Amino acid sequence: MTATTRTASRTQMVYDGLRADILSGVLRPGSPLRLQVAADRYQVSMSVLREALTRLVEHRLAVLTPNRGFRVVEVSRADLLELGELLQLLAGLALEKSMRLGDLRWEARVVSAHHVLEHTAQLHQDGSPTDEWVRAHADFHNALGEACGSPRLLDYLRTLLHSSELYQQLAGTPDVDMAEHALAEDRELMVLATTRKTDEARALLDRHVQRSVDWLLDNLPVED
Amino acid sequence: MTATTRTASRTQMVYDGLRADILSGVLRPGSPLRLQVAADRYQVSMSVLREALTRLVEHRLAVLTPNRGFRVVEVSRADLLELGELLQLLAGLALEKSMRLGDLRWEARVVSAHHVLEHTAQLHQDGSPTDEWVRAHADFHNALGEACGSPRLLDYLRTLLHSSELYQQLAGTPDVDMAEHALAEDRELMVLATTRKTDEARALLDRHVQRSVDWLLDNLPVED
DNA sequence: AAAAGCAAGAATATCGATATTCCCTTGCCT
DNA sequence: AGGCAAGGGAATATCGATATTCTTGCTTTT
Repeated sequence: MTATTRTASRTQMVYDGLRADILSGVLRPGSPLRLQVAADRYQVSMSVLREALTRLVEHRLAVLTPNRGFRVVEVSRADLLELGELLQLLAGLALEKSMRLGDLRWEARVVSAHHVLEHTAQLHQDGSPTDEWVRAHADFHNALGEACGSPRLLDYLRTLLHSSELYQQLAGTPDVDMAEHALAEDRELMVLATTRKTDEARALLDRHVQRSVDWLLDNLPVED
Repeated sequence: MTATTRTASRTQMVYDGLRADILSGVLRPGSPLRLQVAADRYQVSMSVLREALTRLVEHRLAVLTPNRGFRVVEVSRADLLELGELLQLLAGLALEKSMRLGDLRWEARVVSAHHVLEHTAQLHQDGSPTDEWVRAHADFHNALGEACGSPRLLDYLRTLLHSSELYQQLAGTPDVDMAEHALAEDRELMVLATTRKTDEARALLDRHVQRSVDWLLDNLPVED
């Protein structure tokens, strides 16, 4: 008899833990994920560990090479560009549908997520962004699309946003201008969404994503 | 010592087998996937079976309810509508990028896939579509986007096309008008793509998808 | 000296068994 | 008679061990 979980499966907990470790930089891109080591670290057997890793692979946060094991996914400028393109297209679609279909509860969810975002400390004392802020930022953008009524779209958007968290983590400290401008855009986005100004909101979201990608491209510490 | 595979992992083979069985209708939507039964059927242990099933869940061909096991995914009109919307948007994007970036090898790939499609028997003697034709049709549409240079987009398109295979399988026998019209559109699509008529090709692809979805909606044997 | 072959070690992939959870039946209480 | 609770059976979830594969460095051969 062991102290067993009553709420979430072990696989789910390990998946969450691994994803958090990748997105926070504890596990660096490209580094191998040794099964025995990870199994000890997370106190689970290799079966559940492999199941969690398999899900990470499908979400493009890890890579599996047959008979050579799992590694944390690599990043690249090309992938970042693709990520931005898909985010513009799909986050825009989700936002538009949400503005058409969303009710008052959705508006409240958006306002709530934005409130958290605005009142979460953005930077550590050393200037790097806090995990909490990155998470709150992703959650706000998630909320914008949550009333779109399209489960597939929402699922895929979530994986895209997770990938974007990885790039933000790697790019490090944003300069003050960039940070303040992004915050102002987020606020305007919240206002436009809840007042159903569809075209303006989509246009602003496009610019918002474009600006983020451009900044990340300039600050990514990778060559290719 | 057992006769071991030298080419693909067991998980990959089981995944391919399960997907084929779902898409060909051997495993019906909503039916439970008993682990022990499936493990015996595919001659593998539960670990590799669970890993294959986990991938199927991520690709939306199966569903996992904690402590209640895996089931084949359910279909619905709402999901089909969403599928069509995403296919129009993303297959259109992939096609456009391929027409911009594709070289002669891509054109050859498209022509080749279309040749196979055109010369594969479309219907069984009982009037139902053959698995080979459904597969060839999906492969042709896959080829159209293959030069887009966007791995994420291509991966996701593949999962969307797999889901569409499931709906086609369930809808059963197309009438002769529908079948011939679709074939004519596929041929025109091939011509427009290889002659780089971008706008016409996208417009036609949109209509092609829309027509398919409309027909599937009329012929799906589901209520909701 | 260079290249091919071999062997030892390490890591992954797979397996079969055990522990846990859930469902359904049976019996008891009101 | 109806409802609730405990128990048996079946299915899932998890584990630890075994088999397989890959890497690496050494030996052997030309």
